Amino acid sequence: MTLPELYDKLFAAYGPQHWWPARTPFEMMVGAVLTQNSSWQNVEKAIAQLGEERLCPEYILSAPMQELAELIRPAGYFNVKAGYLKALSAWYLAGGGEIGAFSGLPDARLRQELLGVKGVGRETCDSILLYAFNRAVFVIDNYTKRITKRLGLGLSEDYEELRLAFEAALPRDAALYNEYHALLVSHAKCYCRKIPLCSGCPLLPDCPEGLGINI
DNA sequence: CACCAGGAATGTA
DNA sequence: TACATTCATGGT
Repeated sequence: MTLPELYDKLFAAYGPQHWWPARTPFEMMVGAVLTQNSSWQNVEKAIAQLGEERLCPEYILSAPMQELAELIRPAGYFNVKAGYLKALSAWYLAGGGEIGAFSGLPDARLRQELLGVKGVGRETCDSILLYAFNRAVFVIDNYTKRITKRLGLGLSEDYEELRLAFEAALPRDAALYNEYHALLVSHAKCYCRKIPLCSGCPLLPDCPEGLGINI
């Protein structure tokens, strides 16, 4: 099975995912940090506690560490992530404080800058590039590695190599990458790791034939 | 009770 | 480069 074929099967099974669930690009970036090794359900609580009023780089930078950490407590790792959010906010404000201010930067340059921000690793970086900046960068996460590995597609498990493999196999299209990554996550959430196939999956009663992936 | 969730930084060999 | 440890809440 090719990567375009996998996409077609996922899309036919799960439909459009409407990612990223955020009201603004900055909220998306905050969510990307908060969801690191944490459930999205807990992140939603943290974002709700932050509230629309404080979901801006100005507040996050000016807030006392303890206050900010307390607000994002439900997301877990709140002390570390509070520092990460401050670093990200400082970078964003220094760059102009709005998405458009970065439009002159090539993808590779923007990627380099983001990776230099404390708390922004490869996955968070590429998520932000794709879902906040709308750049055509494919996001690799553990789900993507596990699913492609189980399918026996013969692809690398190295983050960078796998990302390039996806980008080489698909049209350079941010909307496509957006949907594809979201579909992989949805399928991973659907699958129950206790059983070999997707029977009983809360999102899909029976996994599409040929897509019974053991994660 | 254990296990994990839309990871990253830091330290060691 | 390749692992190990730390960070921490809440659902199952």
